[in-house]
Amino acid sequence: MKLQFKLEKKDTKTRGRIGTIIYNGREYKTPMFMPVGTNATVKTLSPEELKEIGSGIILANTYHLWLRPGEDIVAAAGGLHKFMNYDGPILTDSGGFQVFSLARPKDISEEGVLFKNHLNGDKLFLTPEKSIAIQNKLDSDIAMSFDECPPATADYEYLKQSIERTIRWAERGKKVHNNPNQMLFGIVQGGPHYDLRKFSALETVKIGFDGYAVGGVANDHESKEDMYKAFEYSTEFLPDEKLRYAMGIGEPIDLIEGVIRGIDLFDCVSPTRLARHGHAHTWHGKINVKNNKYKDMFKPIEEECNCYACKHYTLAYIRHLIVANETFGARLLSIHNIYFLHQLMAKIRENLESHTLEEFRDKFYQDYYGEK
RNA sequence: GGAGGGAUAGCGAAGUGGUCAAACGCGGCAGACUGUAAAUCUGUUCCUUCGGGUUCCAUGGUUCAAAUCCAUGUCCCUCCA
Repeated sequence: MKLQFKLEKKDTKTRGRIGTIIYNGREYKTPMFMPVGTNATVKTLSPEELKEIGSGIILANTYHLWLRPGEDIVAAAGGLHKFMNYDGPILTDSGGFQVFSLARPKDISEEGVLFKNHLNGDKLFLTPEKSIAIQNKLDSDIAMSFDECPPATADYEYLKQSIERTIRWAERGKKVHNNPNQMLFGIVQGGPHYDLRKFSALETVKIGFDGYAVGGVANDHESKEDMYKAFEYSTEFLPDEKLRYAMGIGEPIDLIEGVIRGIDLFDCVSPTRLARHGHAHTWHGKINVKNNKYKDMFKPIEEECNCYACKHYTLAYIRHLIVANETFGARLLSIHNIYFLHQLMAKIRENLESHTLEEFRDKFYQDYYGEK
């Protein structure tokens, strides 16, 4: 079944929106945070745990699943949902981010991108057609156009050419897309430049997609200001009734600022990666659980948190697990961090309802980044 | 009783005359992480008032100069009786 999106309400004070995603007989509210499960698993967590902490859409990655186990294996298993036993919605990234993280500029041509397989060094060539064909077979619910995700250091001229090529790639991808149960999203690029974002958005909308993403944000040394401009300049030209997705965004303050600028969906590896590296989000900032000062802290990460980790385990115990390199520690912190972001999104939606999102943003900022 | 080998920073372990406050690994302490080549990476880890001070089992010696050479002692390991 194809995922449905209904825009419910627009905030009167910001560009924030509340919507509903209907999928497989269940409803999910937007704005929403989507955990990342590159290799068809959100690292350390089971689908049951994800559902319990309130996850809706989760991500998987075209490039990684193409290399291993291969899209034909996933298709033979009955598609991604059956393969990984997740009956919630799944979005596949196209491999566009790997153009940024794995390929060099000279490996990118009009036809596609030359990759060196990070597993064994083989040469691989990924094209828009190939990326979409793989995603069709993976049978995710939302496929992403194959784009170039340029670094924040890219200059105006490079960005301009890159955007034009990404638009041609989007067209090529749409032409071969043939999974009727799968949405296809276009991606807006253009760095922090108003005219480039506008051009990219208008041209991408002209092609016509089921939803639109803001890409090329949160790379290398991009400033927050530039990131927020990218949101603002992109959503200005996107149709109200379609989902808007800010790719790779997951720092709490950025989620709020994104919603204020009209974003509905966010994904990020940060809650799970921070967890594996021993960090936990709290309403009073991010803490490094490994710090010696927590060794005898026999209380939850946060008293008021209702996640499984906080309900059953102490900070001292979780610190011990992380320091001892035990996987259960990474799992408990992943549960906590994703739960935290889902709770944050819930608060964002409440404040959209009451038109107090900017006040909430200021309060959150103070609490999270405050004095210490 | 005899013959060898060894003692280096919290631990393991390089170094056998100057470039040694002493490689490297672990452990400790701290930091980074935003569409996952990431359970990873970086910094730091004798003392210091940042000028310097005190180190390589102990003591004494050789030398302009010693973790490194010599003597004695202490402790540890292996083999032979």
